[in-house]
Amino acid sequence: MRIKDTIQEWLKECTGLPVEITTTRNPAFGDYTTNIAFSIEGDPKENARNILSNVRKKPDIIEKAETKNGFINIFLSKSALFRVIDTVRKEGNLYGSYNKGEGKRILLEFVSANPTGPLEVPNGRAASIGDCLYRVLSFMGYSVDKEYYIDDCGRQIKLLAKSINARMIGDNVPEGGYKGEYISELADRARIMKPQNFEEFAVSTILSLQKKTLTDFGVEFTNWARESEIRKICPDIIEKLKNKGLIYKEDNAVWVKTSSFGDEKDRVLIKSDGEYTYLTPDIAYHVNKFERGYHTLIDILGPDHLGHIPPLKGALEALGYPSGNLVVLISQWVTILEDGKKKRMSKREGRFITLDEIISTIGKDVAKFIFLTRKRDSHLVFDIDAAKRESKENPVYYIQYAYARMSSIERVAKERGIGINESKVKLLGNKEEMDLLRKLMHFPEIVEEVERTFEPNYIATYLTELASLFHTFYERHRVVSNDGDLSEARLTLTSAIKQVLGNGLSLLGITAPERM
RNA sequence: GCGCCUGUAGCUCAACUGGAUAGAGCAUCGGAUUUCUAAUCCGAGGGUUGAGGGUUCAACUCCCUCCAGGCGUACCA
Repeated sequence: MRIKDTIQEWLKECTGLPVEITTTRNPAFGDYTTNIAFSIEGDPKENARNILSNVRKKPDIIEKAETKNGFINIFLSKSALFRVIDTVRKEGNLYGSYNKGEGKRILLEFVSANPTGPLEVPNGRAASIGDCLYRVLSFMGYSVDKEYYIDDCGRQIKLLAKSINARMIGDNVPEGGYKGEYISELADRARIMKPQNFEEFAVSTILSLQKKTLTDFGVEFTNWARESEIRKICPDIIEKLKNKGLIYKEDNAVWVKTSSFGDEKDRVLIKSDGEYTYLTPDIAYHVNKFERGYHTLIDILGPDHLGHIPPLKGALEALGYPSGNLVVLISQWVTILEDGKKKRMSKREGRFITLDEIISTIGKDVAKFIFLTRKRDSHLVFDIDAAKRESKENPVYYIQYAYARMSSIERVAKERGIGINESKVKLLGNKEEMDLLRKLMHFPEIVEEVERTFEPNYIATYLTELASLFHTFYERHRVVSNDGDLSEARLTLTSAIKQVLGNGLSLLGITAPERM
């Protein structure tokens, strides 16, 4: 049982109340705190004092419990904090994990960029978040797959094929067509390969470029779904809706009554020209996901897809699928700042910054960290110049440097014959050491926070704080010193910090270097 | 018009599902290196949390109004 749970149980027993404790921001307020005294009638300060005076024998992990301004603050004993090292060392790469998911199957769909050009910076944001959530959810005991949906049918694919063809034979680019540099490269390639089917050629070529970019970015997908395949089950979906009496014809189009399922109005499934709307294969795709046995579907989408959610959820509800198990996360736009100016992006005009450029100029770790320190909802400003300029003092290097420093300490310790010895841990006790132990103890709660909120930035913030505590400790105290016992104690602490820092970086999908 | 998102230090962002004195990095200024990596540490300045009301013992956080920006509001994808 976790320390937090133990304390909660104890307080519940003492008070008979559903006490929730939280970690504190200020160490002066202890390790954990509860505001239970505020929720009882009467003066909170008096309530808190009453609760404490009735308290029965404390578990030995608690040093003291005191009241301040009505809060009840719990201070852990040193021995309880020392135990964290043991836990971290025992659990190793699994420290922070917990089988909360119990194997429940989750399908994470993200990036899913149209195969009409190279991946861009916002795709990198989605890729970072999606991959991180994959790692966290897997860590938390879910069985997760990562899927990329390839829209290989739409009008934009025809336009793409025409654009390449025009470039190849030296014609003008068609109205609204694609003009980027990559189009001429594709045209060059087409000249050599002489493809029968231009659309298929364009899609598969661009897709392989996108896959390479993702591999370079360190993000691998387990599944690739194609709209052309999904379209085959569309008639079946419409048939099912028809059997439920939810389909009608109007103005030569086929409509579905999503308005009966939370949507603001009904939607068209088949246009009057006989083509499907975007919605139809989208419904089919999500039905297909549920039919493949996934309990929860998570889609990471851009804000331009917001309008799709109510119709999709409505239709899924209508078909009897648990639309509540479809979680849509919006990954906000990225504004590119270059030379201090906002860059206007247009894929068709060929004005954009590719993820490849970002990877080669500032590196994947820096880019991922920038994406993962922000909340999904924030409209992030990606300052290319700052990212390059700051690359020496970038926050991600701050964390990686801490890791490299610890690796260096381990190397020196090894040379001098100093090893890890958990029995010496009780020699620790200064402020910096105790702060580090507290921080290590909180890691599992942070991971759980990400699992609950799907917001990776908690881990990024946590790692910065942990690295900061370590750097301070490093400046003030020597790990490897003349005092052999103390050296062993501090080395043991260092190895635990390194483990947690490594676990955190791994969850973010960022490298943990032994040397820098 | 309506709906969703955003607005926090000069800049980029945090703030653990309402908590105690709103924190980091960059930038500016001042310090620290015979010792395990200075990609580090210590310190200073910098805030009416877009504005105004409300709820609460307690509001960056919840509610209302307004302002600014983004996205959506299609028989486009």
